[in-house]
Amino acid sequence: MVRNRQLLLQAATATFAELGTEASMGEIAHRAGLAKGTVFRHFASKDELIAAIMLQMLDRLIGTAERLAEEDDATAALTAFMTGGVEALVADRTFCEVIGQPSLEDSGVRDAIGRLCDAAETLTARAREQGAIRGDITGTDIVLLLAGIHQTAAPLLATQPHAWRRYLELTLDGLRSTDARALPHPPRHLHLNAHPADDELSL
Amino acid sequence: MVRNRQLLLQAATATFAELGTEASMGEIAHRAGLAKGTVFRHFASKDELIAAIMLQMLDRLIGTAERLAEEDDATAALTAFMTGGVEALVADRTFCEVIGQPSLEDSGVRDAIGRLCDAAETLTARAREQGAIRGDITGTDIVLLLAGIHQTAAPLLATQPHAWRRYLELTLDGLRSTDARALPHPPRHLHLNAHPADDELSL
Amino acid sequence: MVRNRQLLLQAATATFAELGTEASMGEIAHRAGLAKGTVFRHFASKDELIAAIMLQMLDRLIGTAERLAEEDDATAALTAFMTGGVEALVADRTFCEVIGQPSLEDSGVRDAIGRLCDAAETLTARAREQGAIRGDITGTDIVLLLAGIHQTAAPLLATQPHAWRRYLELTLDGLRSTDARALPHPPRHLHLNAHPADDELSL
Amino acid sequence: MVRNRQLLLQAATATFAELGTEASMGEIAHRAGLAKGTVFRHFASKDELIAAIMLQMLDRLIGTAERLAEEDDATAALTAFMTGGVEALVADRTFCEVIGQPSLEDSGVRDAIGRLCDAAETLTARAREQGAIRGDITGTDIVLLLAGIHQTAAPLLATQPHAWRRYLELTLDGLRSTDARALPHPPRHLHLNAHPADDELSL
DNA sequence: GATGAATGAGTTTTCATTCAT
DNA sequence: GATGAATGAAAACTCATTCAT
Repeated sequence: MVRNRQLLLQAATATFAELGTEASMGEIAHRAGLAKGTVFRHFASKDELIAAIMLQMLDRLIGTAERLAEEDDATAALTAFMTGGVEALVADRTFCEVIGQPSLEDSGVRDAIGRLCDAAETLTARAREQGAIRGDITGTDIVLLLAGIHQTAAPLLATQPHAWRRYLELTLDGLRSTDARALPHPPRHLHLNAHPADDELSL
Repeated sequence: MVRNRQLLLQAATATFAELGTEASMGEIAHRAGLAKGTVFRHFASKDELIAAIMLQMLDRLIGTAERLAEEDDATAALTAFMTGGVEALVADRTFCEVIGQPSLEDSGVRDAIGRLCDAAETLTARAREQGAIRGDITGTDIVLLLAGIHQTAAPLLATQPHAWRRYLELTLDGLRSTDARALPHPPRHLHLNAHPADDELSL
Repeated sequence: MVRNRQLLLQAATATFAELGTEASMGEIAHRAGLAKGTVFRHFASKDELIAAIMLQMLDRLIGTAERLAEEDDATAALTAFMTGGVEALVADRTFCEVIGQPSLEDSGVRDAIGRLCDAAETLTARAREQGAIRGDITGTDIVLLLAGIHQTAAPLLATQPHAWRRYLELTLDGLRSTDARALPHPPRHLHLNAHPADDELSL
Repeated sequence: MVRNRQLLLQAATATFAELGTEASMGEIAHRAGLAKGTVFRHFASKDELIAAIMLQMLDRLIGTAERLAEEDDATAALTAFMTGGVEALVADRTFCEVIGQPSLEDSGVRDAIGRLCDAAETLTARAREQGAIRGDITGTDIVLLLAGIHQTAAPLLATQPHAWRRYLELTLDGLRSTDARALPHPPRHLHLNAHPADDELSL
């Protein structure tokens, strides 16, 4: 049932956000008010459930990016995207936990990350062209920075829930350094945890 | 026996770096070429082993900071500290994983983090006074940024091992934005995972 | 499922009787023809399983006592209670092992022991009033003596399975010594393993 | 060294008395102020150490019995033996724990138990002949009763350390019931935990 | 003789996953 | 479709025992 799928996604999001991905399927089932077997009817494995949650979050971010691409003020749009993005991550630690792991083998998630980078690139390109941010920043950079800003503030969040704003500001100042030296190592397409060495690595 | 302790710390560092802290004690023992029981002879629990690894890394960073505090060029010293710091984290993902978790109850680790922030503050103060970086950056900011920069680059590291340099540069540009608006939410002393609300949170 | 619970209780009773409470949960699962996990589905911990077994035995004894309280012949009733009680213990050494241990922290078991003493007191009071036994014997004495008689005969049981009858007779003779000197140290309410010294101890 | 053997026996006695035979060899070594290896130099296995402790206790009881056999007053001697015996058990729960277990395969201990029964029989015979106790009580009965009395009082000992005296008195009253019916099932020689059925079992 | 580091089998317990109802 | 009982692999941790120093 569609209803149950929603219940499970909500419960799983909340549970993983609170306890990390070590949270048990039983706990999620319990919070959803369903039986364990039902979880597996909807998601064949824990990994698949995690992937679904990730997709949900990614789709939300993609939607935000696409909506903001319609805005007139490119700079404001990019800032709004990053603000909303970090805020979303702060509320859900699953994303960061999962993204660093070598086991991210779900192609749906990988595709969504690609689409998110593309959407972010659209936003970024406009700001870049307006000279609002430096010329060597890509959409992929922006996406990666979301997780980085969150991580920077993470240790403070228990006592200072808004600390992420500080590091977002600092990052934005970096992005606005239009007369700084060009940044090294432009990010290739985001092959998350792909098997290395498909293309050259620039030193 | 000292030898075995070293073997274990190395094996644990490598294993946690590769598999995260969910890696089993058995795997670590295996990689160290020792029996399971031997791990527990050296470290009474998994938490204690993790704390020992963290301490090792923290002590190394503290040492680096203290050594660099002797250097003449404050700006170069701070840059070197951050470069070395991120590089160290890249080689060991345990740090970031542990630092965000609500279970960090080892007082030795907490103390070491405090000392690291202090040492970083010494470095930072000099650069700040020389006007090399903006006036509202603290040592705690610098320490937090190390983990953030690492996290930003983490998804790329498999294919672009030096990607972190890009985000370090970007961050340094942000730190150098001396005429930017003051940053909000200055970090209080880093009470990692402390019970919240001992002091006011600035919005 | 109720079936499996019964199988487990039986298997556990038999296993503990044979090997003592050091017997492993694995062994019990094996004897019940079930998997290890199933034991823990029914009893969340080993202690809980032990408590369940104890309760089972205690409830049986309480039931016997209450049934016998209806009998006309108070002396015969008390004798029958003690005979049945010792016989039950002989078939299950768990009781004696557990009752002496400082880890008996299950309040359900403690309550049941209290109820057993009360039920035994009802039986005892009638025999006492009829002059069939000495006046200074309480229900608690009777309950304690069950375990004592069992222990006395225990070393013989392998070769002389009925040896306990001998010591039951001897004990009954002691109870019938109506003109003997009063016994010292009447047992207070049976606060098993309670923290000492809530009330005075008579020397 | 003889010294160390003594230290170990003392430490083991105290440790087992306090924690039961589940106490670890490491704990015993620690309390003796020695290293674990040294325990195994003196006692090839944990079972052997337990046997040594049992022997120590048994020898002490045998010694007491033999000394009391010299006394003029047979009744007082028997009473003194039982009092001392129960008192010794109260201070050392190892004895009771071990004696009920099917693993008592140490022939030294079995022999000592035989000798203890013999010594107790000497004491008992005199009291029996003087008519101080009933005619159908043997030395083996007396030995078995020591453990039984202790067990009876065991649950009370934490709050009423002298409760055993009550049940010793009660038992003595039983023993003095010279005009009671003869007891059934006279104990054969005490083949502790022997494989059953070497000789007939009387009903 | 004494030491204590190393071993590895064994214990309790958890949890993703399966499947009969 | 939903349930939750059963499964069994795997984890952290313990401890009797061995043996090089």
